[in-house]
Amino acid sequence: MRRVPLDTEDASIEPQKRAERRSERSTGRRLRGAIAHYLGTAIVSGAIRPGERLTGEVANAEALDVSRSAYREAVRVLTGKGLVESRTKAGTIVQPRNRWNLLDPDVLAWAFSGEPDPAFIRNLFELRAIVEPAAARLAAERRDKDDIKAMRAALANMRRHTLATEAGRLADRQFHDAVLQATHNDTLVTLSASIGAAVAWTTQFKQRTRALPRDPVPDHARVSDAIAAGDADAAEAAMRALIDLALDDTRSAMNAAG
Amino acid sequence: MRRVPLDTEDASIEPQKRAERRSERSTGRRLRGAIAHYLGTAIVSGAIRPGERLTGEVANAEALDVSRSAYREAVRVLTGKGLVESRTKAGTIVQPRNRWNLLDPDVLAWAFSGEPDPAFIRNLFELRAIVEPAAARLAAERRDKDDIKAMRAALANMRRHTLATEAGRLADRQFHDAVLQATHNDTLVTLSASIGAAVAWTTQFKQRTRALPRDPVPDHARVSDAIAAGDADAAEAAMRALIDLALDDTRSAMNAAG
DNA sequence: ATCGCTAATTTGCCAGACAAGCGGCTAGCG
DNA sequence: CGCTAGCCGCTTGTCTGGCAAATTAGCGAT
Repeated sequence: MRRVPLDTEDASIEPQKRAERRSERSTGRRLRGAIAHYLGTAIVSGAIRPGERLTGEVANAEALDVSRSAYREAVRVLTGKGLVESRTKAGTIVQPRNRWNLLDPDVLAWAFSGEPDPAFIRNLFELRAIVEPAAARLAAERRDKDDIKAMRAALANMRRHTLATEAGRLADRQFHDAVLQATHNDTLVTLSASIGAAVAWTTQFKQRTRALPRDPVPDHARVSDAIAAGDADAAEAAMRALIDLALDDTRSAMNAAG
Repeated sequence: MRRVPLDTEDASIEPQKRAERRSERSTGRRLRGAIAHYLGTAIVSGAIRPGERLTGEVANAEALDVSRSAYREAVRVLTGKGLVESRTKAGTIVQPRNRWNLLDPDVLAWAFSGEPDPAFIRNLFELRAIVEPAAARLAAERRDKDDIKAMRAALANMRRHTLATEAGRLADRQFHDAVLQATHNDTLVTLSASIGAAVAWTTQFKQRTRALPRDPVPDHARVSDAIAAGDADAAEAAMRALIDLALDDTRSAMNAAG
């Protein structure tokens, strides 16, 4: 059984000892996380198709040079995201795509690690276009002082940094987070984690092809002001406009790329 | 160390020959599932508060009379749902509520196993009121023959059974599933699993207090017809009306209960 | 052809051990 | 006296090896 290195680089050195491979693993990342990442990207990228069966635990664990328990815990993580399902005798099989939890931050990250499907990005924006304007309306009706403060802080950070920097993308994400949070609806806040990840990945994708032509701050400021003023209609409209513009940017970036 | 039975009576499975194992659990359900269920309900119900630490793996595994590996895999499941986080030396601590994945079907089930929070139910309906009308609009624009067939089949099942039966609730769920599916947007389909679970639990909650006073079939039929006809405006309006009515029923059921 | 039984294969679970990471304590130093 | 660096011990992380359970596939009898 061939051995597969779990960390990205290193194709030159023959893997002799586990200690060596462990040193290449970034410090905070647990081994099972690396395994889950490896298998997850393989599945999401299509290298392993739905319906296919992963080779047995013993064989696969040995191929990755990890213990069976670590491998099993990694598979358990994937099971929780709906990517695979394990049954005795049948083995662990890759689930059909409609069972995947596409809104899970990890799955999103794996999906964007390769060349993301344009249709998938369009779908993500469609979801944002449904949820975020409605959330902005609710936020305008329910926001309190802390919510406004959080929005303003995120906006200030967006002004300070640009979207080309990691800090800028984080601020963008914080802004959308703050809006969702201001709805005071726990289920929407849960969606915030997914939508936030989608925002980050799509903006990064935009940056990949060319510099962003439009300053995003005014659009965000309009949303913020409308919510702070308690104007539900204006908040919804401003958020809708913001997402439309972001979609335009992303779409043209995709066209420019290919 | 006291031992806690893990049994989760399902009451629907025929009493098979049970191997005299330590802790009886219904067939098909894996041990780690029972552990995750036990810990999950304890956390979601508030018996273990956010910030608190679970007793160590060794102690807890022994208390439940399971091996440490099975216990660890259960904890890994909870980690995937955002309920806990494990760090060496610090132990596994319960995450704050806004980190929980409240849309996960299991988490929803655990939340509804006790007395569900009325505010939580209101939030779920708010989410449905945002997503499903918009989805109905998209469905009306994009549905194909198979989508219409699936909707009609679910509707027929709703007519055959009542919402008081398990089959009826399943049909209801299939209907909403079919609508989301007809959008041909993968991310919305992902939400379908969560929303479907929410629909099932809230309808069951309605039934708990009194018989449903209103026949839900005409409302659903209006949605189905509008989508089949390709009338986006009518589909959106019909779905909005449906959810409003369902919310009314649930609200009055909650008022009657307490 | 159908049913029931057996065997084989794969995951599920168990037991014990050691490694790694990390929080806190303590001793040494300025 | 305050502060920092290093040690200690606690908790999770991983490894090893083995056995049990479940379920599919094949086979044989009816």
